[in-house]
Amino acid sequence: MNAPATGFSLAHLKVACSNCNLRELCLPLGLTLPDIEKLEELVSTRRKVKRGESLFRAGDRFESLYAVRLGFLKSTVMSTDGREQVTGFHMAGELVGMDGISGEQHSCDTVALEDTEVCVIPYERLEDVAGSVPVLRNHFHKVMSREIVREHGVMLLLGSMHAEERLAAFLLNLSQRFEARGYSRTEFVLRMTRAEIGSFLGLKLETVSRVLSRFAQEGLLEVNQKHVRILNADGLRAIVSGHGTSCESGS
Amino acid sequence: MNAPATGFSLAHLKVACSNCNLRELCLPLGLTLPDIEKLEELVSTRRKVKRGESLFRAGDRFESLYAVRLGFLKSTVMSTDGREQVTGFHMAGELVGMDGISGEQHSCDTVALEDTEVCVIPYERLEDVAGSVPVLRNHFHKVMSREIVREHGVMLLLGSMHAEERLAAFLLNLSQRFEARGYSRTEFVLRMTRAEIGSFLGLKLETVSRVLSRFAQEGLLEVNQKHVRILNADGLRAIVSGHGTSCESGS
DNA sequence: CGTTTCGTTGAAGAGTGTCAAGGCCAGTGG
DNA sequence: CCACTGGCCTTGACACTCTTCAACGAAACG
Repeated sequence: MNAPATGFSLAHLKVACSNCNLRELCLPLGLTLPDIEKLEELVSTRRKVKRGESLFRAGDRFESLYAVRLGFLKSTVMSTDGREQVTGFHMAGELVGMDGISGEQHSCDTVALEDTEVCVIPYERLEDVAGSVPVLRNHFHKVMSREIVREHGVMLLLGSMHAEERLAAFLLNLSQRFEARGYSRTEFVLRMTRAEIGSFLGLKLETVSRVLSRFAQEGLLEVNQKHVRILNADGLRAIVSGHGTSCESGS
Repeated sequence: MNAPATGFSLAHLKVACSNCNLRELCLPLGLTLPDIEKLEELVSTRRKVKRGESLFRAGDRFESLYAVRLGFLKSTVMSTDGREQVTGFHMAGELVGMDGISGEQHSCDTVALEDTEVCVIPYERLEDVAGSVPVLRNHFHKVMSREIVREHGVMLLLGSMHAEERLAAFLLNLSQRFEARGYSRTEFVLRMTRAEIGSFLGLKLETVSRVLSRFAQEGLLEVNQKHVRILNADGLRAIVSGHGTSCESGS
């Protein structure tokens, strides 16, 4: 917005991890100054992705990981017969593209749901730096492991929860992630459509809509299109944990 | 079987990765001899886990990864309210325990479904070796990435497939993994119960049983309790890909 | 050989999906 | 500024898949 992107939205800007306000989310604590310098050499470019455009697609040659600076993205996988599944939503401070490491190419699509900016991390260089900076190497492993654990949670959700529980868990998860980034945990905008929420949660968009309406009717939320305000977080938590009515306080 | 396990099923046996017949599954190609020596120093012990016992549990302090030498395991996560979800089944040549890296402790239970033997890989030492052996570091990253991609596939399955499609995909996946290990791809034994299959696939055990019976009735399989013989793999593939009837050949 | 775990099958019911119609909102062009 | 358009969301009625509950049979284990 403030500076026009060059050509194919590749902005060759000087990166300064040391000044980045996402430091706590993105990097390990206790990096020494020389370590940070190696890192800044590694993360040399940024890239802007406009809403609707893709950061990478399944089949693209894998070259880099991406750290989200600002914006919002989704990742999707597609089956041979064309079914699409949203595997995750990504926001500032998160690392995307790790699916590509295993093969020579990406196995999912990652698309910006709003205008987005990422730090480009050339993977070959990351491998090198990981060899010489133990703290960073360990941090990288933790990030990948966290992704595995996150996906375990999604499997639990998809495999054993009802529509209401899935939605409640989803909203609480978003709430928590917004809060961690300094935004309100009770009031936020859903950057994705009902269909995308549904795909992620293994539901149809109509079901998502219905459940949101039901939550609103029960006083748990206020919903106004993409705008959501959580009125009773404990109520949502109760729903996630086995369907306790509202506050587990009586009835 | 051949040698009695010491005390707590901790067998201090000399490990020889260079002779291990799982080399192709477990290790990167092109390791130099000195690299392999470092590796064998790293993987110094084995551990036996009897059927029904757990390799580790959620909450256990994370110390090691494990490479399955022989046997069969399942991993499960549990929600706060007690719902259990099987997140994966593991067989020879696969690496388990990566969930533990992100925190200081494991986040899932991993239990042997038949008598199992694993190579213990102390994680701190792995971190060190990963620093000095680039090929191994890269391989390790690929293994973690592959796990992420695998879970994407499970999410696709859980989020967008019907019971028949899930089961067909599951059987084909098992078939392929058995084949990669030199076993028959058409005839094998299910080491897990119907309930465990159901948990993994987000179905109830009755549904699993019914669908298996239906497959058998349609001539796709022979099922005899845990013993399965695949008669028409293409038929199963057709089911996974959008429900083509048997062979896509007519009706 | 009894006990327990596991698997199969049926009938009824709940939870989502499907189909369809209509409303809301932002962006566009007159 | 207003009408128009298309995408997104909401809501209802109905269909269908899967679950639930229950009974029984088969295999595994001590």
